[in-house]
Amino acid sequence: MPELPEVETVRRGLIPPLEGHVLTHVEARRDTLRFPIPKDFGKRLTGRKVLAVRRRAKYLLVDFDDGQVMILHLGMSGRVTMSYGRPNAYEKHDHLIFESASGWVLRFNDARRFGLVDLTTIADWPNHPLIKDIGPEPLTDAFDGAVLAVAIKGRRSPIKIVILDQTVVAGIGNIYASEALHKAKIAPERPAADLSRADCDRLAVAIKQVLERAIEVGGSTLRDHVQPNGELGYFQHEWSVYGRTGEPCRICTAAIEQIVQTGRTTFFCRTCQPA
DNA sequence: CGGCGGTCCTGTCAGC
DNA sequence: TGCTGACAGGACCGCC
Repeated sequence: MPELPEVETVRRGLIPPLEGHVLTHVEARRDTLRFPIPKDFGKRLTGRKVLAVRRRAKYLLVDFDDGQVMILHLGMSGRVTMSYGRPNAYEKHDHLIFESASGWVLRFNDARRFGLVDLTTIADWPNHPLIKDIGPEPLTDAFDGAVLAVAIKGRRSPIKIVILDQTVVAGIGNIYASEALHKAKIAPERPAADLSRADCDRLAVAIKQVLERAIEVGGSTLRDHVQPNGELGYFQHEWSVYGRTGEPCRICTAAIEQIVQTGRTTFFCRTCQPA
């Protein structure tokens, strides 16, 4: 579920209950997610005040008043749920609990446990092994067609696979890779290095537009919870190709097709995205 | 270095 | 209804 827009939506939802508030109780209910949860996780964060909730690629970063930074990745199935006051009961797969002096209780729930949490510091987080090699943030001026052209130089893999590479551009996942390529009218199988400079410009713009629109729609669903049930918000109703095999392209009415690339499904319109 | 396949884990859904 | 297998929004790791 969580690609950049979903993580950004969660980030925005976490600001009111967390920023400027002390965590009165923090608890890890198991030892391991994708990696071991840091020792004394709860003890190290209980009593700390949250200074900011930030995002880098698909990672959430929570800054604390003692210089600690919590890194949280939602993996495939991770979600954050909020309740005002303690819930009657924890749900299955509620792994991390954060009680805030604001009155809100946050729970990180992740059935598949591909998510991860780690603790680092304000000085060290950019060099964290999971973060240091990540490419430019797509919604900033650090990313454009020129930057993309350099990043994909010499890459013979299909462009769909290459934009999923987090060192090329941060935050693209399987849904938005297909969506951006359709918007840019580029076939997913084309070797990345064969893209023209004009292709790169169109693709960079399409990536920005698709992600921005998804954030806009996802963000509008927030109120007293962070994405109910971890659902995608309303952007799924606007998907152009993802999950629409056999349905008519919204641009040309041709049937949407699907292929498998490196084990993952890709959706496209052969008319709009000629090989 | 680039590219590919295997792998972590559980839930859901289609098909029999 | 119950079982089985395929598949799912991520990304690291080892191997070629």
